[in-house]
Amino acid sequence: MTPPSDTNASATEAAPRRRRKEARPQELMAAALALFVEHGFAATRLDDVAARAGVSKGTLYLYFDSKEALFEAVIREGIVPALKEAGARVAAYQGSASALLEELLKAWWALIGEGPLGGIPKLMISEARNFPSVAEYYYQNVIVPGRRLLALTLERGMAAGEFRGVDVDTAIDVVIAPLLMLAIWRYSMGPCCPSDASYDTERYLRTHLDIALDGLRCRG
Amino acid sequence: MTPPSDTNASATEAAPRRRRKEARPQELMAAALALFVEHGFAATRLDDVAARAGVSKGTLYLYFDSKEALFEAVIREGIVPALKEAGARVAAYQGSASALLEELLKAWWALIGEGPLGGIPKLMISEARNFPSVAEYYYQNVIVPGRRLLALTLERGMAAGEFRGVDVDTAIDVVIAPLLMLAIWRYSMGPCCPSDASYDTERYLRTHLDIALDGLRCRG
Amino acid sequence: MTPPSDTNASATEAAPRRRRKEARPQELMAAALALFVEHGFAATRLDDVAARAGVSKGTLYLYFDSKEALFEAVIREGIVPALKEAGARVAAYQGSASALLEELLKAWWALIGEGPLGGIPKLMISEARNFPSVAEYYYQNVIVPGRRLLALTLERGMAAGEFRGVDVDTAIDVVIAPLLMLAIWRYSMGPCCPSDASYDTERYLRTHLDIALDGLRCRG
Amino acid sequence: MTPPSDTNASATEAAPRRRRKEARPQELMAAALALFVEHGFAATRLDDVAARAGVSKGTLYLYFDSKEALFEAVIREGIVPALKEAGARVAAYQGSASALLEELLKAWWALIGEGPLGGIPKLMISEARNFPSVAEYYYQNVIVPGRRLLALTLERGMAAGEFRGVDVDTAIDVVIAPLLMLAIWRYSMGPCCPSDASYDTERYLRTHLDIALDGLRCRG
DNA sequence: AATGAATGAGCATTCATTCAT
DNA sequence: CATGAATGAATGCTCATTCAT
Repeated sequence: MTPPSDTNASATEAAPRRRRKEARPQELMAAALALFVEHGFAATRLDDVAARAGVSKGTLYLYFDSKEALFEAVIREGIVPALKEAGARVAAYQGSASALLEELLKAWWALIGEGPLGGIPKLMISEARNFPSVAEYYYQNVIVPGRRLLALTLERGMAAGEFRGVDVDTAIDVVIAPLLMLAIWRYSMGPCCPSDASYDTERYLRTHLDIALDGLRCRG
Repeated sequence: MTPPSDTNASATEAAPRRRRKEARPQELMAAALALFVEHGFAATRLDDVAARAGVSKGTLYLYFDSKEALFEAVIREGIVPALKEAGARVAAYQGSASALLEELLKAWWALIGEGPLGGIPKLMISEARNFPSVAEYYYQNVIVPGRRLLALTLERGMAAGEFRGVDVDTAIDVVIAPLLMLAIWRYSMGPCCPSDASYDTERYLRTHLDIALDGLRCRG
Repeated sequence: MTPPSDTNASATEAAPRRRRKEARPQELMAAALALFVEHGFAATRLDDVAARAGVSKGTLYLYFDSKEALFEAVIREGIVPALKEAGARVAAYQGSASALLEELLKAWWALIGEGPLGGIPKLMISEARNFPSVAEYYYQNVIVPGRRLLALTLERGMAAGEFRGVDVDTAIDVVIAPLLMLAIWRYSMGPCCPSDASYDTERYLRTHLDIALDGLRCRG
Repeated sequence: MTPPSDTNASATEAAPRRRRKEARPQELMAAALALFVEHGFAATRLDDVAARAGVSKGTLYLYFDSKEALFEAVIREGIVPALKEAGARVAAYQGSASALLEELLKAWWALIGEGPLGGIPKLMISEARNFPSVAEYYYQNVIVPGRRLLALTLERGMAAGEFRGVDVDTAIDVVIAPLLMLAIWRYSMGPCCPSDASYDTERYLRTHLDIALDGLRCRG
């Protein structure tokens, strides 16, 4: 599991016996994320988290003070880094607002929707009331910035006469809610239902954008 | 809550027991729904459910075999009755597909979104993986019929040249996802976030329909 | 459930509505005995006792103060009456000690071993430590008198030169233990084991007496 | 209970945890046996079992899946090992059948009757109906083999003309029932009754054998 | 007298957390 | 660092007992 010979890397880490101790917290958080998303916070056993990360239960407490601290770390470390990347794009972007919007939603899907982070919205929705402070953090650091990106894009389009004038907050929902629901579905009902195995995300995204952009387009 | 006029009222009023047994199951399910939605299934104590329904913990077991049975009852009894009503409307409706769609979404919001049943989508999303059989039931008896209503409406509109031809399943998501997210929000992040107290559901619905219907409209 | 019209019976019992209230305690004790013997005191539910007696659980408390009081009644009322009968026989008996002994054991088996009272030894053995006062009562009023009957018989036989001189207490065990074990077996292991369906109690009793009396006989 | 000579004893001695985990299951089963025998299965609290074994209630579940599993272990682990030993003796024995029978009964008493295992017959009798599968196991693995040993002995004696011909199954009961009752008594009525403190097991055994062997002896 | 809905103390079981090794 | 045995508070569930009807 460890890359065998990082030729000169051994200078920095002298002890070859302790295996990737550096990576432990990440492995634990990944395991916790998967199980929290699948079963919810309360129904997830730390035994299972530790087992999934390949360590013993006691080890978990070397890195996290409590189950709740682990939950907070999962949320904080999980999503914020992913968001920074997207921010840069909007500022630098040169094309039409429509194209940028499409770009943003596709990026969101690629970065979040499809990967393991896609479970975070479901998790946050499920547990917000049990962890108000985490919810507030998530709101301020994920939802608000995320919506701001979309708001800027929409406003740019309106200013350019590309989009017609509508309530921006609602419009944001119209474009993002279907994607959110899709991500949530993947981690909730999806695995329990007779899968329309034929599901084609690519096509779904295109159709959704088709309708939404058409609904926003400014005519005449 | 006590029968209004106990002619001579007996002063003491100390009759805390032996009340409307008929209503018990409903009271218990209402209490359970509220707490399951707020905290999730695993994190909800039956003590609290019983207390909220104004009975003792043991009483709960006179009506439900187990915590899980209570959960199932909450889902089954909660949503199916509400769905039947909506079904009749579509068949009987005479106006344009747009108007029917608007009618349906407003009815959904009035019947489900706003009332206590509005928490069920959040609950079902949170617990689906822990109760696959209930999830399947919910899918077959709520989601499938609900989507069918919308599908019929959209197809009627397309046949009449009112809507343009798009993938129906995706279009359903586009119109329903924002409302679902709104309902979910009310029972998850909503209470934890600095409320834009100014929130106007009426206006939200209108704007959403405006964009979505415009995006579906058939032009020339 | 009430016999409709016992035409002339109403003379003796004025209230036709209250059904055999006289017999209630006995019915309840019989039901309790059967279930206590089968499952033990702690594992027996009063619901089941009441159901078996055909009344509601509350009714039980009209006749017995508590589960423990019911247990005491089951023991006290159950066995003592049966013992009085046997006492008379020995005093009146005229034949040989061997014949009397045989008579006693057969009477014991007929009165106790075979009928529903046969479970009492098993029950008393199982619960003695949990109900020391009942155990003491049972010892003084059942075991001591019972053994005294056997002791008198054996001593009569020794005095007459019919039996050889042995320790009377031990000899009592030798003659009674196999019968006791047989009764106990019927209410414990018996129903769980591949039954030697061919079991012939009659023959068992004869063989046992054959060996025991032969072992006690005085020779030369 | 603590190992006698901890050479330097470390003064503080404050190590109540992390002790011989190897011995735990045995300690727990011994504690459970004692309490199950005393109070019965249902009336025994796992708290008390754990306390008697010097551990907390949770620890019990590290070694046994449930209260019922503990019960099964108590029966299975308790008696079978003790039975193997006795089996060897009969095969190897060289003397008369009478002497072997005496030897067997004395061995039974020494191995089982007197020690803590002596409570198992009472326990099994009390709980057989509640645990039919355990009862069947006990029957097949304890009672059947045990009786077979006695049957072989009796048949050997008959073949040698030492015993007269009687029904073997009944004869087995005649010789074993008094001992069984004695063992049962020790764990049931015994502690509740005014003890004939003078009780002499040695003498009891001798008298019993005296009568029983005399009853089986073949004359002329 | 009889009922059965309601109660609440009691117990089996689970699991986050600790700590000696 | 890492372990996993041990803990004990928490919680689902049961059932003897009560009491309004």
